[in-house]
Amino acid sequence: MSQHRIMGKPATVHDVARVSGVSTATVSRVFTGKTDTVAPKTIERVRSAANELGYTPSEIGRSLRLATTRVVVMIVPDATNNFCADVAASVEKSLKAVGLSMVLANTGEDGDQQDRLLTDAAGLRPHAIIIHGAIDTPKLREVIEKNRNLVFVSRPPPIAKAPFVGIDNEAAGFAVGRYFAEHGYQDCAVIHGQQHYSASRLRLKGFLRALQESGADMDVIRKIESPLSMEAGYQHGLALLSDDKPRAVFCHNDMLAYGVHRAATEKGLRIPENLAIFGFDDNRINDWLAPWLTTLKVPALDFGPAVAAMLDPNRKTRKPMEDVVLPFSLTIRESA
Amino acid sequence: MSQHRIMGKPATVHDVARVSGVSTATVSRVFTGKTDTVAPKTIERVRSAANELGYTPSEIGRSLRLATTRVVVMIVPDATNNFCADVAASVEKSLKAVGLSMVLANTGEDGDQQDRLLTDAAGLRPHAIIIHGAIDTPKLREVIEKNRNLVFVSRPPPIAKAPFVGIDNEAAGFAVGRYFAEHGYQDCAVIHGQQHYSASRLRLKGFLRALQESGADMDVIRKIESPLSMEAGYQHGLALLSDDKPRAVFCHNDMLAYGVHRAATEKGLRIPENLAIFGFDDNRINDWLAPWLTTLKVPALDFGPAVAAMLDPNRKTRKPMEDVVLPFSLTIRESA
DNA sequence: CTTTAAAATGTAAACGTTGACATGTAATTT
DNA sequence: AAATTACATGTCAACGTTTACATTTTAAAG
Repeated sequence: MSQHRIMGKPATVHDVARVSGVSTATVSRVFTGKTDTVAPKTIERVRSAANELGYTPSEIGRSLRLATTRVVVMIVPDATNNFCADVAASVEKSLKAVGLSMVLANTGEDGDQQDRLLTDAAGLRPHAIIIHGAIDTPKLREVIEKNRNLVFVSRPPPIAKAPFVGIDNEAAGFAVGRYFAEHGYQDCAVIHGQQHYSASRLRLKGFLRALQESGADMDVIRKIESPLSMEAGYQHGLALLSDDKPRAVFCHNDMLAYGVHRAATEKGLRIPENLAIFGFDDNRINDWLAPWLTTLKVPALDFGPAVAAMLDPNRKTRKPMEDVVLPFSLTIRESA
Repeated sequence: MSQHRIMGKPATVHDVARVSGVSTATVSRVFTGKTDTVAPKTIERVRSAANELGYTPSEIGRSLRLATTRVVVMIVPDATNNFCADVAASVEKSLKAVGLSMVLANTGEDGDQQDRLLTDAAGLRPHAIIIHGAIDTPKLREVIEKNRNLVFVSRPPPIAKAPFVGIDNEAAGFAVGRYFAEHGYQDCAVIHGQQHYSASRLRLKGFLRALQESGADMDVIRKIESPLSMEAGYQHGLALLSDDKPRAVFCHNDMLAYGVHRAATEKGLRIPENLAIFGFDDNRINDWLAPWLTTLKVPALDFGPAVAAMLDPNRKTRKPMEDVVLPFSLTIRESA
């Protein structure tokens, strides 16, 4: 691998053709693996010329010619959230395994930002768009209508025309509700995400239904709509523990639960004796840093394979992608 | 925005030209903002035609023509690590602000994987490659030589020919060492990353130098090379606390510290009375979940602006990028 | 009403790649 | 030895954009 072009423009298929004394078509054949129609010695010559020139085929030229990209855009609410990060990492790994690159972008839970990202994404002509935690906007619905390769993760699509990968949020909410009922958490509160997030809506719905169906006299003394952050959990936790004094709180993600926990410990409450905190997601870090957190485990690392299977460019079938509903479970941690 | 082409190929500049009755050049002018040479009414016609067709300029065609991409590849060791996630999110946000998209890829701290990613990245003809936590391999050095737009984050480049954004690792290690000396942590241990990571090498070097220069009879009773994970911290922690029983441990990142902490609490030790644990990075989550952790704070969220300033496509100057050394600080947490 | 300058728009080539098709060469059959 | 086949390679157009340059239209000046 010599220094032919230390810093000039990258070598092209033409350069390689010239150096190896063949045509560009042959070079292309070598690099696209159509090696059954090219002589072994020619392959060798092309390979070594390419090596010498430091040639790597341009995805740009390739994409233009083939009218397809190997890029997938993943839109996430907040990649610094542990759960999001795990899902994104899992997806990236699985996509790479089928030859796709992932461009990642954060919406910060902002609908306008999401819409802007959707527009930008279109410019890249991506192989697909994965949207984790979609926010229901007109633009989103428009994109669903127009786009064949759009996958929803975690939060189901507002209209059932695009595939979904995630858990059954309503059933999950129901499971938490049943747990509350079984443990006699009569007076309870719930801190949930904004109701235009489908997942939050469904979790709340399932939760309330479970309480109702339990027969017991369960009372949700406070339903709080909140950003899904530690800071918000802390603030709402402080208010909640001063005013309503619930026996248990259902937080719609673990970050909220961390915040409530801090508020609770500052108030001198013991978990779970005085206050049961129920989270959602079960971030991997919980085993290490939150041994007090009972939560609903979502298998973050299983998202990648499911998504990649849908988007695999080598997929033979032409039929539309089908939803993947992953299993959830309860992680009960009662130690202090 | 009507439904002209519900799901066909995306509209092109030619389609827009045809519908609006102008030439492709004019359409291009409108979309590249060269609006001073095109009549207002024409702009309007083009805009509405584009709207009607749902036209978004193709970055592919654009990139091919201009021989530049608006894509930046960011290679990280592990995006599920809190610190990495924060840095990546910060970088993504800042890049987007200057019109760049970020493709993210994980090496999993694997040199071969890193090298593969570097090759793949080249195919995308990215505007730049950002490498967080580089591993010193021959391929890496080759890429440094050939590539003008390569930025090192957190871990400095093995040869000083590429710009770096991060803290002064040796000074940081020194600061920790001095803290140990001041607190009389005579018998101490250090769990560090592999020595072919420049940052780990420098942190260790600074740390040892501080101990030596302190004059006190500081004794590093154990130096452990380890993966930078919670699991590894736990395992090494258990071994360390059984065998060597140090008064203090310096962990080269917070994840290690979490693991050691768990080992320590399982052994019934009190932090920091019986064992002082010193971390590195100061993940944002510490304030909420690790109030016991004294650590060296690296300003993760300041990385993005620094990197983006280097890579801004609108940057006027042609001169090479200069290193950005960010300030660090100690975060002392002594509560239990 | 010309002439000239300024403004608006059009023409066409190039960017790097691939694949259908054409051409050339060597091996096999008649 | 001619005809046929199989294999190896080459030619060239197309993908969607942008821009230098050419051309047309409009406005200003004479």
